[in-house]
Amino acid sequence: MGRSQTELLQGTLDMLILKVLAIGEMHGLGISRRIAQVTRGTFEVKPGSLFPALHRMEEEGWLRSSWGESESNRRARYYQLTRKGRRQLQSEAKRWERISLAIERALGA
Amino acid sequence: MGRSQTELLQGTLDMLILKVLAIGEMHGLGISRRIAQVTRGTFEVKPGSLFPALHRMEEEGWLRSSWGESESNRRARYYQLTRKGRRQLQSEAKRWERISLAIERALGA
DNA sequence: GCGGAGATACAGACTGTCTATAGGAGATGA
DNA sequence: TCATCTCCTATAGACAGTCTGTATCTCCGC
Repeated sequence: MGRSQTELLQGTLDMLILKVLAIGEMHGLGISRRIAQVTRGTFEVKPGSLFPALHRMEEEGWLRSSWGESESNRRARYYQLTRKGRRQLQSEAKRWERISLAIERALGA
Repeated sequence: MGRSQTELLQGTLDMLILKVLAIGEMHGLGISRRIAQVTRGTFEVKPGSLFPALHRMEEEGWLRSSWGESESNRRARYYQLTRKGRRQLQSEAKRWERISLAIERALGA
């Protein structure tokens, strides 16, 4: 029946993207690969999740983007963190700490 | 503008409910209070989130319920973990560990 | 020049949480 | 006994964000 299985917890995708871009600008599929790499394959972000997120985040003013050329000489859109995006990353990381601590407490009790 | 702010990460509500019920059977509002207590107020599960979740979980066969009387002599529906629910809790806790580890790794990098 | 792989993009479905509201039933005080 | 408060369960509808699936374009190797 193909029920869509949400593996990624709601809200964490943005945080992962922001974190990856904090290192430096990167194009869409590059971001996706990097996320898979740092999470050792736990999160494999599909294009249909990634691009809507990137556009939303650009609208929010957390990202800026421009056309460039990929490592393999293909036209690619590069995304770059804004100052606002950096602040957002800070705040999302704090939120994650708070939530994850609360759940650990609940599970440990 | 009253945008609905999802504080609870998708999928974690079930886990918290299962964990609370692993201690012993409990009625709806009791579960809600207990969650607020063990997470020190981080998660305040409102009725409109709680009851749909309980019904869904009962349909899945993770819970069993029956009418009883609350501590204050009011009619209350008591929810109880089934064996299937206990297995589900195990599996959700494992999933949480995996995911939270992956995110910690990503944030730490 | 043709097919495959790299890369971006959009439409539609689905899941689960949130807000808001309703209503019964016991306790309490006048 | 009546009003009212609190406890407890319940449903409807809105909404956000992720997933599946598909389309499009471009570069590269053969």
